Amino acid sequence: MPYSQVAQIREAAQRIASRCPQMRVEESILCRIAMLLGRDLVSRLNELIAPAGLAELEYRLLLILFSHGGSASPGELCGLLTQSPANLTRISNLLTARGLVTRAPHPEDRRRLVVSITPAGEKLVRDLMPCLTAGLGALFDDFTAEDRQRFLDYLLRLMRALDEVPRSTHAEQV
Amino acid sequence: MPYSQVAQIREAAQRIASRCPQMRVEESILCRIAMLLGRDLVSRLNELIAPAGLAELEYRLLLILFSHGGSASPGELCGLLTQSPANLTRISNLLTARGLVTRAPHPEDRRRLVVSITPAGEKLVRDLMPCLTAGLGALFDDFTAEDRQRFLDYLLRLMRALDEVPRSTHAEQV
DNA sequence: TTCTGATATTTCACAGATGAAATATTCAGC
DNA sequence: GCTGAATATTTCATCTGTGAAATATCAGAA
Repeated sequence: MPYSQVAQIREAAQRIASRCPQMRVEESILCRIAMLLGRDLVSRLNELIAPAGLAELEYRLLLILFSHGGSASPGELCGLLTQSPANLTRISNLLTARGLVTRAPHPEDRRRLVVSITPAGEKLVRDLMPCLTAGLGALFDDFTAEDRQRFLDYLLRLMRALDEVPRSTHAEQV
Repeated sequence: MPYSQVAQIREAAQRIASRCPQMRVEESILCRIAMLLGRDLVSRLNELIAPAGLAELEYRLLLILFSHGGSASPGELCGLLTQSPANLTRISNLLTARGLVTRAPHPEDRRRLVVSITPAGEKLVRDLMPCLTAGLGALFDDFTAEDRQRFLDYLLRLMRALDEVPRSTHAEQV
């Protein structure tokens, strides 16, 4: 019932704005709904892969290996998944225990490891693909090619803004 | 550095698609970036309120009370914050300990409580408002009114789709 | 070579969040 | 009124995620 939250968000924003006139109502609503949508999309992904016994990060780790020549070091995976090294250790332990990835020492740098997807892991990724295409891709069924392009443009503008704005905020504090 | 992830997402999607032709590349990219944006927006919110010693849910609980006549029961707050009752107990403990909210028995139903924002809590919400307006509202500075309207429309379409699609997926499994 | 500093991974202690059991209260039907 | 089902909140066990310390290795300067 994600959509049912939208009315509440709008109403709350209006009530807050009536007491804090400086608030930017439309932007606040957009921001809050974008947060909510992100959370709900991740939840949907989790629901779709739960039958396979995977959680989001476990699946994405497999997917990265799958799209990455089959292996990567934990450090690289930290960057690609934006997760802490500690959490990456935990996740690869889980996947290793299930036989979906293996860990081996890096041939040239003994500090590092090489995490590799196994045939079973690759099969799992391939098996889940139709389910995800159906379950997530279908959300965009009423988007035209132009809609997709515009929506992507908005998302990217906000991502860039997130890169830019913090500096200006910091600058004010100096 | 949120935006730097975008190139990786695009490349990974292309490589996956080359091995799984049924994949819907554009939709996958949109979906992944929308998840990422949601996460990054929440992170930004957390950074902005961290100086006040608050985390996202603590702030949003205060904001809901602020926009809601000053008080609500834990059960209502669970719904509005989409959080478990257990977590709501934890959060109100924290806020109560800091004197930002109070908890009192409900006058008519002794199972319930009434969580109320204190003057200190209200002051904190008001004090944070300019900072949030600047830090989050500014992300939309290059959006025209028409952009905001279109973007909202896309977000709402996806929220509605999240309500619709799961039923169809379930239906297939039956 | 050897020392120093940087890098990679794991371990540990702890914060954040959840589901399920426990507790207390209300409400409906008899 | 009583009994049993439903509701509201807290407690408890557990899972997920993080920062910081510990460990091991590498790379460069003297």
